Amino acid sequence: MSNHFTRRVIKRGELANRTGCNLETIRYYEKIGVMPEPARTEAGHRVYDGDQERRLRFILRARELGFSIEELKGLLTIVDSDHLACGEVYELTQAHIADVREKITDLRRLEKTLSTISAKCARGNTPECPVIDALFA
Amino acid sequence: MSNHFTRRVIKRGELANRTGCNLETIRYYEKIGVMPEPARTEAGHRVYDGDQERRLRFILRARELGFSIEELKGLLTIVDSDHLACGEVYELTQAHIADVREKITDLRRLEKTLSTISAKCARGNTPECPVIDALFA
DNA sequence: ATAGGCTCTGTAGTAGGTACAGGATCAAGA
DNA sequence: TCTTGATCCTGTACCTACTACAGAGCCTAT
Repeated sequence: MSNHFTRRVIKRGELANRTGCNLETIRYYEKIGVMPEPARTEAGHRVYDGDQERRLRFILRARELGFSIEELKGLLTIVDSDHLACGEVYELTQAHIADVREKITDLRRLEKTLSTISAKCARGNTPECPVIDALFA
Repeated sequence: MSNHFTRRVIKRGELANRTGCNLETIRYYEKIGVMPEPARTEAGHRVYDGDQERRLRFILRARELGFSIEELKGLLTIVDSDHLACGEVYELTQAHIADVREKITDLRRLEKTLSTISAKCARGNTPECPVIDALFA
């Protein structure tokens, strides 16, 4: 280990443990360019600092909130630029909210269809099945 | 073309057109075993009859309703057995409805979070951005 | 006969990861 | 100091559910 002035760094396994991210996913995020290439030890082991841990948490949170990788890249571009363009982030978020609302609408319609079909079921072992019939219709 | 007694058959392209299914997807469904291997012309071209068209429509509808391929296989097993076990189909459908409801709940929570965050936005080009901040939190 | 449309096959690509094989390296105990 | 087991490295294959393409063969109308 280098000297007293070295910042505290962690390796991939610890980063994974601390963030709850899968070990391999970290490498994947590096590959697709959302995580920067980290420093390496002499033996080639990746080392991460606090900034990189914060960035990974940001990524994980954005993914949790359903932002696609492409949308996430948009957010990261803004984050990485020195002046934060709040307007752009707002647009991106609104677009994402619209997506989510559309999905909810679709799923509600689906749920209704399934419930309607299912409600007709006699639940016996009769040869007629309204679910199957509905699927054949 | 064979004789007068040959049932009306269509080729892959027409089946795709009639059902709205992608051409390649038909071959894919054959590969994964949800569509049967069709008859072939002497030159090796696939030919489909009415039963097979109905089966494909069934598959497409089940997929539209959000059944996974695995769930679909379950449905098809029941369809293929001579006596339709209505109870089993009911169970499968209920489980699927539960899934859909869970997804809706998740998305609603997500939408709320995003809206709350987004509502704090001043929409200016200020350096502080509540969306970014929330993601970093 | 030939043009252009269809079909065939196998394979690669998509999103967003996850898993594994076969090595190298590190840290801690005997 | 040696050894053992955990961790790390790389590349690649796998997952779902398709979709797209290349290069070949076939089919039909003119």
